[in-house]
Amino acid sequence: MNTASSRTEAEREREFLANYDPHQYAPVAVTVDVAAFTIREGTLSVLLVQRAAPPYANAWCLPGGFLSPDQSGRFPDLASAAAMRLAKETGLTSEVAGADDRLARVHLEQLASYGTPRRDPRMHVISVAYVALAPDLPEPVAGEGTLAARWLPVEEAASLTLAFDHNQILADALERARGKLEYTSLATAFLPKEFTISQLRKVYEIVWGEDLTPSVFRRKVHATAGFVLATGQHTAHGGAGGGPRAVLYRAGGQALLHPAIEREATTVRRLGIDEAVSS
Amino acid sequence: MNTASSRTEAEREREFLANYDPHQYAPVAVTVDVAAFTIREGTLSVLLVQRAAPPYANAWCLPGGFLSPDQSGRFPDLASAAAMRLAKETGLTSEVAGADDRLARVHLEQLASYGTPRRDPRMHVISVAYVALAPDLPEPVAGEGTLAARWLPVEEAASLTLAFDHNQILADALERARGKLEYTSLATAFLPKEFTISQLRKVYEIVWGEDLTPSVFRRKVHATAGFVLATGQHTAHGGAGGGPRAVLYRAGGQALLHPAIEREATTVRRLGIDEAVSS
DNA sequence: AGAATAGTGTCTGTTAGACACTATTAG
DNA sequence: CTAATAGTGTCTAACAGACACTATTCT
Repeated sequence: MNTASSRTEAEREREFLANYDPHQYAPVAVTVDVAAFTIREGTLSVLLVQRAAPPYANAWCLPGGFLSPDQSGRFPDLASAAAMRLAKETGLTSEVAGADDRLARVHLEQLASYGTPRRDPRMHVISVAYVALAPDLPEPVAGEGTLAARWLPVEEAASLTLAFDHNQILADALERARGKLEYTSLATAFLPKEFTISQLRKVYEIVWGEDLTPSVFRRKVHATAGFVLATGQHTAHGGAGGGPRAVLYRAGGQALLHPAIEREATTVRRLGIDEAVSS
Repeated sequence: MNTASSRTEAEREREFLANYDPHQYAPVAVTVDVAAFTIREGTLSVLLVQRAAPPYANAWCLPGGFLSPDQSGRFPDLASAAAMRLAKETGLTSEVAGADDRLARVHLEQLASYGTPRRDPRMHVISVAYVALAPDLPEPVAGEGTLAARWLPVEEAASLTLAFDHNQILADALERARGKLEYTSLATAFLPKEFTISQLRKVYEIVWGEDLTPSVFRRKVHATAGFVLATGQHTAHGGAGGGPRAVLYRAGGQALLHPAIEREATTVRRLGIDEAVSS
């Protein structure tokens, strides 16, 4: 297109960048916060940390922190920053691979960004929030700058007054997680590498808080190619109160569910009658 | 919880904030970019602007800019910043209300944030991207700092090399817009206040690039209560090549579609056969 | 008149949910 | 043995897509 003037353009670009001063504008900060969910003792739980320093000292909040460069001045990308925050609080670093692959199997996805003015009293802060779905992770260890770190049942966490606007972020993250189970195969992210259909069903029941018909659920799962892959193996024992040994499956990669497995909250009436607008 | 020490805590928080220096950290910038879609001349089009200054001088990109405070030092929230960018480039300011309500009816939603290192050569920049769906808007006027502003058919826009990572943002925004038509009533955002079912169907056909069976589509729309509201009025003329006058409808508020109106790209096979994993 | 469009009705194969039923294993 | 669980099969009402059909209006 503009190849004719490309040389001078390139020069101009170089000159511009050499003279650019990033400090000339009003300061804005970016934080990355993570709403990490796991299933512990039959309950959907979220990872919270207790703040040691102001602002909101002593208050609980989602793990997170300022996006900042490493020693060599390089910034991580947003997803890496979120993964680092999570690893720090759970005490599971991805460097210790092999020893525990649970952190490697964590599903991490961006939720949304929050930038309401005065959501942070220090300065204008944009928070990029992530949602993490994880198999049963160990009890977290409080990292530097935090008094404590805990898995809390989501209802309990939502009833607390969290720092900043983290109640809002938590609510949005919960809705995202619940909704995603409907149309993706992400429920497997809550389970160990091998699992049974019953365990998979329990994930849905716990996350949604409603019971599903076992046989219907089983058919729906098998109706989506690539949701689960049979290993050919069986569990060592039958169900808790008896029953045959169940077939073990593995997660079959990311799959979109068609049709979706719907929760009741989503199953809305379809009356099909337009309300007339009186002119 | 910590009411016992709340006074001293409050004092500590005040003291901390008084001494806080926002400039002590490495600078990060936040931009807000908008992928605004509209339907012009039977084609899904996106609003692009041509950059006047480095970096990427002369290149086309999505309208957007740095998140910065106004004269009184106050930052807008992210959605307002996006709306301002859009208003500036379309020449339609929301202050001129009454004269034209089309801008007021624009649907604006957050898409995602982009923070890949070196996506901006000036410094580390996090871009919060928004998607806008708008009824047929006027030809844009180039704002300050831009050489030109145009509506471009999305295929044409996607074939250009846009500045920064805006090709990626555009692709994500397109997929968001196409997907959202499936399970929400947002298609009405592309239409004037009153419209016919055929016009609504054309929106789907244009955005998805596939034909829909008129009678099936009509039933699906009416099957979702609250999608459209009959006004009782009819169009002044029949269809282009003849036909009765169509009933006029208005958008019936935000509705979730159940069942969804699916495009072919989403209709996947459901074979229901697990591939066995060989040990 | 002819063609295109708006809108309704009908037919048929598919599917969802419910539930019966068998087989297997824990206690 | 009894109860609980894994997994399969069957029945039925509802629904999706296809398409026939009528009515209306433009050219």
